[in-house]
Formats: sequence, C-alpha cells, structure tokens
Amino acid sequence: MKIIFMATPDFAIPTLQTLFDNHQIVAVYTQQPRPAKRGMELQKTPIHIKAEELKIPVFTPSNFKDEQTVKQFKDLDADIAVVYAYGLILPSSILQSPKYGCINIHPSILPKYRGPNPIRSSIINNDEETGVTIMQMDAGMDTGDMLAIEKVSITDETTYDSLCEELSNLGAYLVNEVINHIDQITPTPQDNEDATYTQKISKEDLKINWNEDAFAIDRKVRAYYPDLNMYFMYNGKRYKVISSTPSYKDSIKENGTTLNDSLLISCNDSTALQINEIQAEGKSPLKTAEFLKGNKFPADIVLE
RNA sequence: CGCGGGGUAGAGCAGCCCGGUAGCUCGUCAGGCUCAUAACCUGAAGGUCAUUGGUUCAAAUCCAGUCCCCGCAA
Repeated sequence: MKIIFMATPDFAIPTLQTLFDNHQIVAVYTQQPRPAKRGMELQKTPIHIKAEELKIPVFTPSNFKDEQTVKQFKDLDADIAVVYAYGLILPSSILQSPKYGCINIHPSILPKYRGPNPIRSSIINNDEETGVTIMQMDAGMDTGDMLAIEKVSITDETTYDSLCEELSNLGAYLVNEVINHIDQITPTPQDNEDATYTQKISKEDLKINWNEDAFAIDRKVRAYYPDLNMYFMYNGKRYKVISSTPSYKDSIKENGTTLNDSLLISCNDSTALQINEIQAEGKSPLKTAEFLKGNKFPADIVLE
C-alpha cells in the first residue's frame, strides 16, 4: 500500500514507525515549523523530525485551500491517507482523492468524545475504559463510519502520559491491521444520538479549584501530566502539582488550607489532597520531601 | 535578539542589594541513649560557591563574556 501519513504530535510517532515498517509511505504531512519556546525559534513538529530521520518527503502546507496544494497531494497517487491529530481541516477533494480515502485514528470509543481532547477527558470524567477507533473520514468532525475499535482500561494510576503511550501503541497496531484487511471490513456508522464532544483546554482549567473534591482534583492532575500541570498560587508564586494522592480527612478546615507542614491540602466533601511532587517557578520538579527541605509550608495557611 | 528565575557539600535551600572566617534543613559516617526505631543527644567527614576574564588589599557577593537548567508566553 502507498500511504500518506498526516500527523503532528509525538504520540503519533509509533504509528508512523509501524506503517513505515509494513508499507510504503510516500509522504508525511505535518504542521509548519512555528516559533515557540524560549527564544521563540522555529520548532519542527515531532513527526516532522521523525519523518526526516526515516528519509520520507515532508510537506507542511498551512491549509488545503489552493489548487496547487491539492494537486500536489493527488500527484502522490497514494492508496490511502492516515490522519492522526493533524490539526488541519481536509476538504472533500482531499478526503476522496486516495483509492481508499482517508482514515483517522481517534483515541476514544466513538461516538463518545469527538473533538480535540478525548484522552484527557476520559481520565477527568472517571471513565473505567477508553480506547482507539479507526474511522473512515467524512466532512464532519469525527463523524465517519467506524472500521475498528479496541478498548483499554483506566485505573487510579493512569496518567495522560501513560494512557497516550498505551493508546498510541494500540492505535499503531490497529490502523495497520485495518489497512491490511481494508477490503474485508464492513464500515459501521456511528450513532449520532450517543455522541459527546470534548473542548480545547483553557488556562483556567489548569488552576486547581480547592472547592472540588480531592479525587476529582487528582484525576485532573493525572489527566494533564506531564506536558501541562495543575497549579495553585501562594504568595504570588505559582506551584505546579506534578503528582498527588487523594484521601478522606477528619478535620474541618476551609478548602485550600494546609492540614500539616507536609503539603496535605483540605478539599471539598471531607477529602484532602496529598501533594507528592511539586514544582516551583523557575525550579525543577521535586518530591515533596526534598522540596520541603528548602521551602516551608506550615499548617493552616490558605492556598489559592 | 519575546519576558523572567536559577547553577553554593550527596539532596533541597539561605547568604549576594550593603565585598572581609561557608550557613540552614536533611542525608552519610562514628559514638551515646533506648526493649526498640525513620525518634532523641554528641561529634566528624564532605565545597576551586557553573565557567572564563575584569575591578579590588580582599570577590559566592560588584562588572563583562561563555556554558547548562527551569518558568512564562506562543
């Protein structure tokens, strides 16, 4: 099979590698290098870097609105295009161009969690399982017919990081299977009645609300680890919570109050959050025990 | 040249503004006290203060350059 691979983030790398090992990848599409990080230098996407390592031609159009870009895509004469967190909207001229069209890897059990943020949502919402869906792309947002689904379970230990790794490996395997058996698969339409949608993350989502219960806060800590982190403010400084453990408390203090000198914080509904790893502004992440040797957080102070 | 913080003993920090004996909380080691302990007491070891140059009688501290780490913002 001649494949075009279209993706952006690092968790798409295993898929690229798997497809590279089993098929002919004629081109990789990814987002343009953009200024980012310290110094605002141009940063190539993880997929861009990986594709160059594999010596695959890379294309980085900003959109598919002009004929030249569409023609370039068609001239690659691919059998199928695999799209995985690419970030650009594909017009129907592109979707219908390859012999088998474009298929998408979506890290949720569709039609649940359509949209940009399925992985973190499954953790935040306390789901017991999530999964990967391979679907035939159509014009809608994650509305195409389903070709394959595989599920995984979520535990109290699951983080975005661990779930991403699990789902990306699963997705890589699954999409390869689908491509190998594409002629034998009968597409299953999604039930739009059951569809739910996820939203983009906003800055406000990352600030800890101590008026939630500790278990909900801990789920968010895990759902954002490691690239984003929940944080609280104290004395005008930002402290990121890297990992935490929720529990039930016996004292009644205002939500957000330290219950001891070891970063046990009072939360709603008689719960408390023990911070296990923390990161101060300009500092590296530290285990709470190490952090407290040089920073004092006595009992009965109130965190924002 | 987007904005900002930092590099001091094995770990985490203070000291820097205002130059003059290297300090805190731990850890390690030795001894003591305990039925016992991650508890307590006593003592010890362990630092070219990131690096290079400058100013000075004297630099962790002031000035300039370099390397590395991190936060914000995108």
